[in-house]
Amino acid sequence: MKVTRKTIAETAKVSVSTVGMILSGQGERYHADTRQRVLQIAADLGYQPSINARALRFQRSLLLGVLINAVNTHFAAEFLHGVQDAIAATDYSPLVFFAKSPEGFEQCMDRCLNRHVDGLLINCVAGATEINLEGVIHKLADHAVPAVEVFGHFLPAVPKVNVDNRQTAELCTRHLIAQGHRRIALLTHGRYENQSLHFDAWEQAQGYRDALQAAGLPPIIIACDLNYARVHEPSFVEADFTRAGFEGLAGLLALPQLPTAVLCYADLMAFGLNRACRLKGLEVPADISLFGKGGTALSAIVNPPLTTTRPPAFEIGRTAAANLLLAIRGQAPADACIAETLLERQSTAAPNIHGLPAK
Amino acid sequence: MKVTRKTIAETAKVSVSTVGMILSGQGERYHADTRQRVLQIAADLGYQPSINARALRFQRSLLLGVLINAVNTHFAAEFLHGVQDAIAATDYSPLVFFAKSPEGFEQCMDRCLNRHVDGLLINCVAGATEINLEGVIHKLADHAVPAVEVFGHFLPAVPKVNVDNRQTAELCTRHLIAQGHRRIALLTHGRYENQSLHFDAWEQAQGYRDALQAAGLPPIIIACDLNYARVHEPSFVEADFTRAGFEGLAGLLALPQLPTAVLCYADLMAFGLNRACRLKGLEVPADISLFGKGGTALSAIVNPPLTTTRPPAFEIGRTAAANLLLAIRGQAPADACIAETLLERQSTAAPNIHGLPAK
DNA sequence: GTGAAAGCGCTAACAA
DNA sequence: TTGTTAGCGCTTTCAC
Repeated sequence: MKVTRKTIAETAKVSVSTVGMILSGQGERYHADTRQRVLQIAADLGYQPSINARALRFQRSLLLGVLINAVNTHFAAEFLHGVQDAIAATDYSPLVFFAKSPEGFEQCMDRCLNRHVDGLLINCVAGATEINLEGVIHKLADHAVPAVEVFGHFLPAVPKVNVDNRQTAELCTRHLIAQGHRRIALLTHGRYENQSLHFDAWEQAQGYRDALQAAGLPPIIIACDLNYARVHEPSFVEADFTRAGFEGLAGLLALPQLPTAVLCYADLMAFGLNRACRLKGLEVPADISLFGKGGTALSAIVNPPLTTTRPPAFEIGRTAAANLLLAIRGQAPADACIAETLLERQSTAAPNIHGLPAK
Repeated sequence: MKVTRKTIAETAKVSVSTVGMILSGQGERYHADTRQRVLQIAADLGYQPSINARALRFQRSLLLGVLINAVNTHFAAEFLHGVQDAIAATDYSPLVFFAKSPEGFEQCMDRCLNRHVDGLLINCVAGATEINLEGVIHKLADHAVPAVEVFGHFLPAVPKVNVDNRQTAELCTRHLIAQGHRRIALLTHGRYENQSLHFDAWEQAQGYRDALQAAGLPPIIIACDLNYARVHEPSFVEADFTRAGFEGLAGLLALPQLPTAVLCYADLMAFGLNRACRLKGLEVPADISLFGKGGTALSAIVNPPLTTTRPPAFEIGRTAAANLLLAIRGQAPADACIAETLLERQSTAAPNIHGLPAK
C-alpha cells in the first residue's frame, strides 16, 4: 500500500540511495536509463516522500507554529488567510493554536516546540501582564527558533509586524481636517498614556496630535474609564466600550465649545457616543462627525453607517509569514507597520460651520 | 542543548531502552532507585519527547487536518479551542486551513493529504454548490483518511457533528409558549424548504412546527428574500439580513392578528425587525417578543438586549475532534447533534394579552 | 532488572 | 556509476 523509496528501489532493482539521489534532483551522475526508470516508477507508484522521516533527519519540520492569543477573533481568519497566502508557494504548513489563558499559551508554545516547528508566529495577549513573558522569551532563545511577533510589542529582539496606529490616526485626523473640521476631539482609553500596556491607544493619540499640530490645531482629548482588562466575559467588554462612548458625550458637552468631529478609540465607543448624541438631539454627521476604529461588521449597518478604519489583518498575516520565512533562511527581517484601511461612510461630513444645514 | 533519551541514559548511567520503558510508564519491573533517578533527571533536564521520531516509528503523522470554510469566523476560534481541548492529552496537533474559495478548499485539502494527516476535520461551505464535493469525497476515500464533518451535511458516509437546529428551535418555541405566547411566528430564510442547501433553516422550521403542534398551536411562517449566497462582501451579507428583518414586519402586519412573539432565523434579522418595530411604535418586548439566533456579540448590547441562542462551537469542536480520534482508532463514531445554548435576555417576555402594560 | 539490537523512511559521506 | 553504511529519536522484542 505505502510506497517508500525502498519500494521504488526494489522495483527498479537499484539501491535506495540511488533512488534518493535521483529523486532529490542530484541524479546527473547516474545513467540516464536508471534515472528515467526510477523517476517513472516513482511517478507510477504515486510516491509521496515522508515528511516525518525528513523532519527527523533534518531536524526541521516544514511546520510553522502560529500562536494566537488576543487577536480579535473576528480578524483571526483573515490573518490566517494572509499567512496561507504567504506560504502557498512553499512546503510549509501552519500549526495553529488559539490560547485563551496564560498557561494555555505556554502549553501551545511547548507543543509547537516539540513539534520542532521551523518558525513561530506569535500574538501575545494585549495588555496581559499575566503571561510569563520571561519564560516565552527564554524558550525562544533556548530553542533558537525564528519568530515574528504580530499585533504586539511584548517580545524584545523579535521582529514585529503591527498595525500602524499612529499613521492610521494621522490619516483619520487629516481626513477630518481636509473636510473642514477645526475642533476635532479624541475619545480614547483612560490609560492611553501607558505606552507599554495600551500601546495602541498611545500610538493613536500620537498620530492624532501630530496631524493636529501640523495644521496648527489644538488637541482635545477625552479619556474614558475602561475597565475591561479586569473582566473576562466578552460581552461585558463590549458593553463597557459602548457605555464609555455613551458617557463620553458628557465630557464633550463640558467643553467650552462642542467639537465638530470626534475620533474614537474603537467602533463600539462610537456606537455608544452615537446613541448619546441622538438622545441629546445632536445629529450625526450634521452636528457632529463620528470616526470609529476597528471596522467591525456592525459599523457598516448602524445608523448612520460609521466611518472607520479596519486593521489590515490579511496584510499583516501575509507580511508576518513572509518575514518569518526570511528569518528561517537566516535573514533578519525588518519590522513592519501597516496602517489600517480607511472605510469612509456616512458618520463623517463637512462641519456645519454656520449653524446652517450641512452641505 | 537538545535533550533526548540518550542524554538521560548517559546521565543516569543506564541504557536508552531502560529510559524508554520507565518514561512510558511501564517501568514497574525496574529498581525503584533506577526509576526514580531516571524520572528525576528527565524532569531536571526538561526532556520533551520528539514527536517526529514517534511519528516515524508509529507510521502516523500525529497531525489532524482542520479545513474551515464557511464557519462564522466569530466561532472559528471557539471551535478550535474545542478541538485543542479534545486533543490536549494526546500528541496530536492541528494543521489548520481556512479556505475562502472552492479551489482554495481543495488546495488546503491536498496540503493536508501530502502531510499525511491522520485525520481530517472538515467544514464545507454552507450553501455552496460551487465546491467540488465529488472530488473531496473521492480524495477522502482514495487516501483512506478518517474524517469528521462539522457544521454541514455535505459528505455522505462521513460522521458528522452539527448544531441541532431542530431541537434549538423547539427549545425556543417551547420557551415562548411557556411564557404564555400563543401567536408565535417564525421569520426565516426564503428558501427554508430547501433541505439540502439551507438545512439549518429547514431544521429550525421543523423544530418550530413540532413545538407548536405539541401545544396545539398553528405555525405562522414569514419567509424573507435573502440573496446573500450570491454576494461575497461580508458587510453586505449582514446588511441583507438586517434589511430582510426590517422588511419582515410588513409580513407580520399583514396577518389577521399580529403575533406576540417572533422567532428569527438570525440575530441580524431580529435587529432589523426590532428597528422596524420601533419605527412603527411597537415596543419590544411589551408589544412583541423577539427571539434571535446566533448569539452574536452584538446581541448582548443592542436595545433591548436580544434573547437568542448561541452555537455550541466549543462543544462541537471538542466532540468532533474526539470522534475523529475514535475514527482514527478504527471505531466508527456516531453522528452528534448539539443544541444551541439559550441566552435569555430582555427582548422576550410574557405577552401583553389584555392590551395592558406588560407585567 | 537491564541492555542490545533492529527498524520506521530518509539522507549523505564514503566505498567500491 | 552505484551501493554500503551510519544515524536522526523512539519503541519493543528478546537475550542476558
